[in-house]
Amino acid sequence: MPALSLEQVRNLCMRRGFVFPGSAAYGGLGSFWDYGPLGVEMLNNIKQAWWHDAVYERDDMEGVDAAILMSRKVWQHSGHEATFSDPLVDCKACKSRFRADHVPLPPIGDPLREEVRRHAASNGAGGEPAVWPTRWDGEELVVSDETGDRRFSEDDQRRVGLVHKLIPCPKCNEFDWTEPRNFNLMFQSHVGPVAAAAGTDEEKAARVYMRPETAQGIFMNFAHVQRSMARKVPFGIAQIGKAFRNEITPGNFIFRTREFEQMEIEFFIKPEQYVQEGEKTDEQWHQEWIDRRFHWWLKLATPPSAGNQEMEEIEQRFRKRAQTADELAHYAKATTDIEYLFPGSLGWGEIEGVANRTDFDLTAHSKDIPEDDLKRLKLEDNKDSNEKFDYFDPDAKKRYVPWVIEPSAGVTRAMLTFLCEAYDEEFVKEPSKQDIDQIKSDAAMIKNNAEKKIKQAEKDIAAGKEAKHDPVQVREFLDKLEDVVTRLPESLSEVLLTLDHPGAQNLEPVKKFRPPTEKFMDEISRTVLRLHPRLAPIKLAVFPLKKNNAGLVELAQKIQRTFQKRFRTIYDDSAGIGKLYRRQDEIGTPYCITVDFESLEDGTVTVRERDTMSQERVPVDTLHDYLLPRLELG
RNA sequence: GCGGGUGUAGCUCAGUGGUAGAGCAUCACGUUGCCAACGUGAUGGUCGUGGGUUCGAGUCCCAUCACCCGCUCCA
Repeated sequence: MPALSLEQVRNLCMRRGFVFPGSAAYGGLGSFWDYGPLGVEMLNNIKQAWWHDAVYERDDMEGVDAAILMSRKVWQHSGHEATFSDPLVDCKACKSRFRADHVPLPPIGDPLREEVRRHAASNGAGGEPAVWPTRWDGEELVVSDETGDRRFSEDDQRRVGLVHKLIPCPKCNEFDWTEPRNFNLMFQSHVGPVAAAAGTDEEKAARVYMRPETAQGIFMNFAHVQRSMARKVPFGIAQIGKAFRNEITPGNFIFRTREFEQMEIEFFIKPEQYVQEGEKTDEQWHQEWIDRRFHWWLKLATPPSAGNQEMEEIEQRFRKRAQTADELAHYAKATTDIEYLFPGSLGWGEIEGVANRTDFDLTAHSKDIPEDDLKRLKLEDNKDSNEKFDYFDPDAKKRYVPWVIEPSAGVTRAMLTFLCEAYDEEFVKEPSKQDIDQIKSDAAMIKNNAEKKIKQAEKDIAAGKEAKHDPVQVREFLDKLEDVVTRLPESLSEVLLTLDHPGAQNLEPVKKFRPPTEKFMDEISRTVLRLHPRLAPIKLAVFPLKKNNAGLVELAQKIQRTFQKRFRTIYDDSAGIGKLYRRQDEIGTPYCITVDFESLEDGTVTVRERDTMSQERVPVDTLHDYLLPRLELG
């Protein structure tokens, strides 16, 4: 069973060297994370597996590694400077937060709506709200400026209406809004020494953005790659690299961070109007990449030990979801997300987007954009570019700007996905009936006590006093506990988790119950990461059965050294054999080798498999052939 | 940014104004022949940070930072 809460995965990551909080010595820095010895191995393994699938195994793909910092003009023409931002307002009354451009206007016919319109019209430029950029949408949006030349689109009305507090909060119907604030999600810096104040020409000329996506670096290199590698469309370019977004709300561990790593492909194809009989359309290419990428996720989420039933269960935690029209980014014709069912409150989360970006980007970066393309793509003419990103198709004898299919995934988010899926707490000993009864009676005690606390809290609240407990939360906790207890012993793994419920806080019997239960759970269970061997940070661990026997130690170290030339290995003799196995289980090491006294006589060792804990005697000189196919490297 | 919660040893946590604790982990010695063994001892904390109240603060107050949950977001 995969992780039940993100907390479990987080815990394991920090304890065992996958992920550490960034800048920890100085109290940390909002949602930046460092990757430890095992984390960096796993990230590398993910990237390698992706690169292998995206580049090596295809004959229509190339790779690049573009600079993180690019000309500001790249981001102006890609649309990111203007639209890669979210205008937000808060309702001060009910504390709800909305995207300013998503707040519904009062319905047509509502007098309020007329008032909004009147206000917008009469105020003119003078009453213009502190202008905050909203989502430009080609002809639909009207630019407000000093000339007063504008039309009042829905968005303008909304903008004015919000600032003048003429639109009610859709939740509580109050008119108490904060100033809409616009967050551009790009980090800024400057190239060279700049002393000029923000907003001046000098400052703007030196300004650069940390790239919010690696994609633009690929577009910049489309023509280079096409010419230098003599490629014909269709072909694609892959890139792995860091990207930066000043997210308003990062969080959920490494799910959303402000610095992250992307694995992106831009696959260049014929525009739809030139596709001939028997050739793949943009929609077919799109679907092909969706399926290929989906398969990649499933393959690496499934350990070789999985049976049919496990495979079915894993499949149910992955899905494809086509984005609706209003979700689409400014550049996309269609996007299908691949989503994973993360544990706990996170739920379904996007792990990859496969977008049909048409010729939006390449056209936007081209000089002298034809009139009809400007209109169709809602672009501004590009006088800044030196390049025309078109391509002469020798077969079709046509010159065109290729369309592009973009599969785009996050490396760090992939790591979280695979960790959540691989995480398992498994019982290795049957819990006795006494143990179960003990838990049941403890739970009854907790319930008894909590009922009293609820009554007390309700009394306090009725008397207008501050209550020590939130009766609703405590009740919620009790319901959860009750549910878990009635399903014992199947639900054993959920017992401790239940105690993390906010309603369980400050309940005396809960505090007493936790330590012995934790100890008991430790005794009867093991934590194991059922990672695909390709993703496992450590591929092999070698132990001597006894560390105070020189012969065993020597042979074990010799075996370890043989394999460390091929992949990441570990030698360990710092504990009893059972504990050594458990340690490796917890970090997902697929195979352990134990050297015992028999090994010294007949040259065989015990190979122990992670998922099944099964053991096999294997001659030392055939270990290589035994392990390599099972590790599925390459 | 807003609301709620949390912050004590490497980890999990106890400690409700009066001498900073437990289990696990780590290290040393002894013991230990395949799935989280045991004994003895040791190391380790200016209680997130900065102010304040008090004879005295881990505990009360204020500020601040980080993390968690929700709003939000989308790789």
